Amino acid sequence: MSEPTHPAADIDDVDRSILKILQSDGRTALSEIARRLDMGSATIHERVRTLEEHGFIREYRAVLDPELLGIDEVAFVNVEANPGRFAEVGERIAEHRSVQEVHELTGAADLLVKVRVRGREGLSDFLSTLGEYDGVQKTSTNVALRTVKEESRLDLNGDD
Amino acid sequence: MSEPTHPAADIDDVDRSILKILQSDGRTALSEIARRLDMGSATIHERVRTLEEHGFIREYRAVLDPELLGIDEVAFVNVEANPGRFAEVGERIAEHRSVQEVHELTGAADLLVKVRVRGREGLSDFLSTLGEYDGVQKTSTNVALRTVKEESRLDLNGDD
DNA sequence: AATGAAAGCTTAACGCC
DNA sequence: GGCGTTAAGCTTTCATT
Repeated sequence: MSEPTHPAADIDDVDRSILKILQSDGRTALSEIARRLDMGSATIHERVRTLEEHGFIREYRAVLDPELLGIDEVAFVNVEANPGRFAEVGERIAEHRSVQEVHELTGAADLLVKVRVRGREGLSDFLSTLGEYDGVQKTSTNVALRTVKEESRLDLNGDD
Repeated sequence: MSEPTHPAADIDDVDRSILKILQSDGRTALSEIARRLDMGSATIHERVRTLEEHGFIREYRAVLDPELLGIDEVAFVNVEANPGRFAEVGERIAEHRSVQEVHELTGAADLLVKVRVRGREGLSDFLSTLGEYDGVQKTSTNVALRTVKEESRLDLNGDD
């Protein structure tokens, strides 16, 4: 078995079509997908099961409106971590319930942390908590004035 | 403690329970939600319909694995825009299919752009495209070496 | 708002190709 | 791998409270 350049080679056009449909509407009925792709619904059922099993589909989720729920502030915090404690500090921060993203960046010895909180008060509470974490040396915060786009959809047309 | 003025006050505990369930598994059957909350499934159906209509639930999505699909690089690009053309430039950038997030930040006259691309080649292609956009003055890019957490789930326990 | 009941659809499991 | 069938389960509507 020869390894492909990238694992996406493991899936075919039908799989990609299924993924596109479910990425756009995660509640689409299997029977509806079958209709659109002109295949039997038992076939689609089996394809989707395999895509889930192999991890191409990680989960299904309702996407909620943060502003309507009062979780109205987005901020990006650059965290300078004690060198050598990068991974550990990042994982600790990731456990916090307001933290949506933690990335280890190239360049400076920095973590980039995205948080969503309730108001400026929520942000300042978060920053206090963060400052007390072991291994956190310095933080610098940028608040979003306006979020123009915020989307986790992937572009599946890259290798058409 | 008086009631805050945020719109979350429009929903009750049952709604919040429904949102939590659907945020964790967007394909949960309405009848299953009804069972868990010990209510009729017609009631849950109506509640969910209203939550959708009022915009608390924006959409349903399958969450795909970017690495398995070959979309393996994450980068954050700080874009310095021509002052006064902020909004316009941000919206233009947001249209690009590799762009997942665009935020207008406080402080410097900066946009923060999150992209997901196929390899370093995809990144350099993106940066070339970006550099040619009208109103983009300067960009500076940070590539993620490792993504520790990447999650769009909201913490709904904030006002319990 | 919430409910039970009923009609129509959907899923999931089967055996067959 | 793909398909049709079928039983069980789900969604959606509606009359009732």
